[in-house]
Amino acid sequence: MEYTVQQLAKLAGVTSRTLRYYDEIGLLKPARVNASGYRIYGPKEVDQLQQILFYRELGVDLETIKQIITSPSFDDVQALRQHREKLLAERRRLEALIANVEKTILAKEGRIMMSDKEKFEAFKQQLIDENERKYGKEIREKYGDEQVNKSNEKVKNMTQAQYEEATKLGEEVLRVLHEAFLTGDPAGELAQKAADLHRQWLGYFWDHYSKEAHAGLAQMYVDDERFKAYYDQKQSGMAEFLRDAIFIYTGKK
Amino acid sequence: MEYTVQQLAKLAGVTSRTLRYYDEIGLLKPARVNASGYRIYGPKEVDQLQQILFYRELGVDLETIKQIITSPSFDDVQALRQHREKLLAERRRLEALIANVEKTILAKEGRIMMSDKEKFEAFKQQLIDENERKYGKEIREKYGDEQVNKSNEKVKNMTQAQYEEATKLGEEVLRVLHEAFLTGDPAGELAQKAADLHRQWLGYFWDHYSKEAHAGLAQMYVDDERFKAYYDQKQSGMAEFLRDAIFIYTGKK
DNA sequence: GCTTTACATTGACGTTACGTCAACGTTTAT
DNA sequence: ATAAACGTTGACGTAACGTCAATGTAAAGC
Repeated sequence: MEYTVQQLAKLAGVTSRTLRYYDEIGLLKPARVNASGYRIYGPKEVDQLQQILFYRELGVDLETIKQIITSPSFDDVQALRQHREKLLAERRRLEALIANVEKTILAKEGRIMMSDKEKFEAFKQQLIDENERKYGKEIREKYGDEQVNKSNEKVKNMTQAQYEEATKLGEEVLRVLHEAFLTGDPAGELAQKAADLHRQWLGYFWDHYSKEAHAGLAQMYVDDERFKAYYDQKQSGMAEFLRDAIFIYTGKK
Repeated sequence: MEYTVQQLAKLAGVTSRTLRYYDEIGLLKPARVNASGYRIYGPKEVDQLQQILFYRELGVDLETIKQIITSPSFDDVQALRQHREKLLAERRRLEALIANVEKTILAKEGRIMMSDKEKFEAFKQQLIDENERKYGKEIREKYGDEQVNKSNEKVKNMTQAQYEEATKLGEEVLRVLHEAFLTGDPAGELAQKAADLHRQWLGYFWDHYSKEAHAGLAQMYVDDERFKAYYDQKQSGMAEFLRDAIFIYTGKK
């Protein structure tokens, strides 16, 4: 079949200007021009335009498309397979966006909590990998994927009200811990109260409680600088004091 | 939380230039600027940027986005629901593209046939509706949706080789029919051979054969100008002659 | 305290992929 | 024969930033 500009444009769902532009930049030249200068496109050009539109759909700029399809090593079937892969990836990206918008709706309704980071997660999946490499990997290696995932999941699904409660309780832990620290006795009443509050506070993040895990976490507070820095912020030695109190509270070690 | 340009940019996966541009066009102004002229963004701006990116993702231009989100009647939750709908539609479009690329691969491998129109179908779903109104409706009304759909489906799934066979057989039908026409006898040997070839030819388009349908089609060849024009191309009266021969062949009417 | 490095600012010009005229010739339909 | 529809080549306009340049500010290391 042969087509004039407008016929092909209509067929492909583009404007004739687009075809003229593609001719201009040498991306898609007509099979021939007739006596009066009209552009005439043949079956080869039809297929090529289809390829171009696939690439365009994937956000590839025209200059790159040109280089790709004019390359001597260009294999159209292989290119189509790659298109397929890319489209599947694009669909996954869309799924993420859909999940994100649904989550945002729930958050706006106050039914769950959403961190600033989560708000943009779906928009930049490629950056997520980088962040995962930067921050996610080490902590996961140290304390296990499952624990971190579960904890994150639980936080994600907390309501705004629950999150505020947890935050308040967390502050109370710090306050009582500070008071207890002044007594110097991790087995004393105040220190044990702090340990108990800490257990309650954990309830907001862990789906089930065990003394072993609680004691393990207490040790982690001392070993990991990030946690240590948090608990030592008012007074150095607080992380160790909390650990000792929790060890006594749980009867471990 | 408060963010500087680069911090927010990193969070949202955009460049700082983008944020400066959004400030410039009044789409997203920072919460405040500090003493040294730095842009500082607060939680409200974070959420607004998220909304903006959702709209941008859907291909809405920034001027329109501005009008939408600054409108007094703007309801963010409702907007999010609309985003969701649009994204679902976008996913359907992607599904169509994926189906299209898979089909194109099969066609390139010579396993099925693909019309030029089909090659671009997925790229322009909105135009398809229009085409359907223009050409699809009338013929469907006349001969029934199902018949047309089934026939189209079968043609779509034909291999290149099958398509060529069908075309060749179609030409033979015309040739024998022309010879038979010269005898003037629709009940004669040649005319009946033409009717039989026509039945075989139909096998390429219909998924099952019936004498009634065959006779009905023969009548349609006379009634519909498009078919009549095709069979009358060599000699006028051919469509009627074929109908008569098929009526005798099928023993109908 | 000094310096390096990273990050901030405001212009201002460049780029991509066309849209949108204008001015003019060609083909098709009536 | 004439209008309507379609073709041509300029040429300028545009949206959404990218990419310098020139310059001021904050944080970190020594």
